[in-house]
Amino acid sequence: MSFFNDVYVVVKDIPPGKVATYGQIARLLGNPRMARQVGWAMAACPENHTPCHRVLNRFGACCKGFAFGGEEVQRALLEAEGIAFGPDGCVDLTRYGWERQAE
DNA sequence: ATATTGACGGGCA
DNA sequence: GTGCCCGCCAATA
Repeated sequence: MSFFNDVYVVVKDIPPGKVATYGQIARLLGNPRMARQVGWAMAACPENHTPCHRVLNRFGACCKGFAFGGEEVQRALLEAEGIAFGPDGCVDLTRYGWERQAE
């Protein structure tokens, strides 16, 4: 559970109003392909301190039904953060894409 | 105990 | 440019 824990740290480091992708987090961890495990980390999602709703796939969208409460809930939370959804249900990663501030 | 899958992404043909 | 295969670690069967 080592990198797993690291995933939580990175996810928790995501500032409000920003979104991060699995690949982005994976890259931060040092392995670009561990995106799957990032998703698994979210699956184990200690929702009390892990904003999994800010973690999306590279398309800027989440898998419907796999979220903590539903896509509608996730969408509502992201909109509450100030994030706008596109007509295709994707977040503008170009604008809301979280940049790693700590290297 | 071992094998496969699993919220994905990247690299190579 | 597009398509297919491989990889990472943990959990579940």
